[in-house]
Amino acid sequence: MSEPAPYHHGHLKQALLKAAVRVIGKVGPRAFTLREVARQAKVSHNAPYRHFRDKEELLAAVAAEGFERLARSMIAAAKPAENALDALAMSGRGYVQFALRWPEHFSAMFDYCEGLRVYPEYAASGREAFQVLVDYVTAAQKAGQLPAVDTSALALTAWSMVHGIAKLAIGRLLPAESKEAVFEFTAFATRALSEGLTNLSPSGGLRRSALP
Amino acid sequence: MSEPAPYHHGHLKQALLKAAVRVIGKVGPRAFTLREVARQAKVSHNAPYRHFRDKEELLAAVAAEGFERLARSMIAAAKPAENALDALAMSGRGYVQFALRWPEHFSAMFDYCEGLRVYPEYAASGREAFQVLVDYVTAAQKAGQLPAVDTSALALTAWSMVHGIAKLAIGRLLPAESKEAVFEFTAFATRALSEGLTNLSPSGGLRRSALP
DNA sequence: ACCTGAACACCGTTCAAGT
DNA sequence: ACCTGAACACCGTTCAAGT
Repeated sequence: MSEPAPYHHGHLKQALLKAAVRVIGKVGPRAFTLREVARQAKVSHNAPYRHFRDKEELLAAVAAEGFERLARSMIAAAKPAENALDALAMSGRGYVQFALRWPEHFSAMFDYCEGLRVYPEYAASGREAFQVLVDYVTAAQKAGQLPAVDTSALALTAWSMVHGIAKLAIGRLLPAESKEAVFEFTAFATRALSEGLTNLSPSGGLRRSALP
Repeated sequence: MSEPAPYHHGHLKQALLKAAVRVIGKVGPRAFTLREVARQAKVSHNAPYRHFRDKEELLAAVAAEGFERLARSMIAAAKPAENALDALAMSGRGYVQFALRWPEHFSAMFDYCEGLRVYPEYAASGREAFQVLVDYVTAAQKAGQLPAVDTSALALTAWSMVHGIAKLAIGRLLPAESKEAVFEFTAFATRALSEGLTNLSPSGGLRRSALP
């Protein structure tokens, strides 16, 4: 080799991000420590400063990575949908699914927004994830399954709903014993939002009874 | 007085809680520091240990206090309502109002649930706040404005919606320029939930475009 | 360029000691 | 009982130094 081999490995930045995602997933953004990430990546405690200005910048990278995974989770969940409105509902399930699978990562993405929004990668991947939702809403409108009102207002309403479910479920504030129970509640809430609370048929409560 | 006067003041616990609420409101639960609270209360940095086992126990007390304020905010906002369903919607506005007024306190109440739920005062005041919502739902059902389906499912759905709005608004993830715009969006989402997204009349989007 | 070890100012928590 | 100061093991960040 003519080039001198990098000190330890030439991919420290990726290695750090990977370690950071692992650390976040294990202990959460509160106990998340730059020094622990360095330990996991087997470098000295200040090597990360070569690639990230400070702890927050690494956190922003972790959060951005999270938005990409979230978008993939929504898309995957919506794949088997039978129509546009169904795809919107199923993507909501994918949203909650990601949140329950990676609660600490989800927290890193949303509980520190004020600070993170200045990082372009964070903002961009966040927008992309939201765009997935907007696309499903647009498709449902084109299919005549949703009215031709402000698309963004519809998308934000749906987002608020699933986001609230996700946060409350993570905090164990919903009386749901299992992930499956949370998904059932998500389906109920989704249907309630699309049809209207006032229009629910008396048999349309939580249980796996009613029709679509 | 036969009893010796307390060392500094006999109300250190209350003073610490008050200082903690102030510190949380100023810097948020992340930068929240036991030593800073002690400084604000003008006692040594480990005096708090006389009244709180550790930092988390003080945080739980702060969060519990927050739930009491949240409940009061919901009740106050629903006061001028004209009927039961309207009261439910207005209490949602009160919920969002509290979250926007005290975002850091709101964060302390909801972003650390896993750990805090073991503290009885936290759990109790959280339940009481939720009960406010349940009461409005029950009243609306009795008035025939909501169907006779599972009350708790209805309440949890409404809660998820306003909670999602509150969290997204705090993170500035809603394209709303002002608090008033957030309230308008809350009103839109609330109406959408009660009438159904699919039933919104084309003119029934957000009036005067509160959203860009 | 990329990495290291020592250093600084902080933090949560503990402990022996003061009144 | 209630409070204090010193001490310990951590942390984020900086800096001079190594290859």
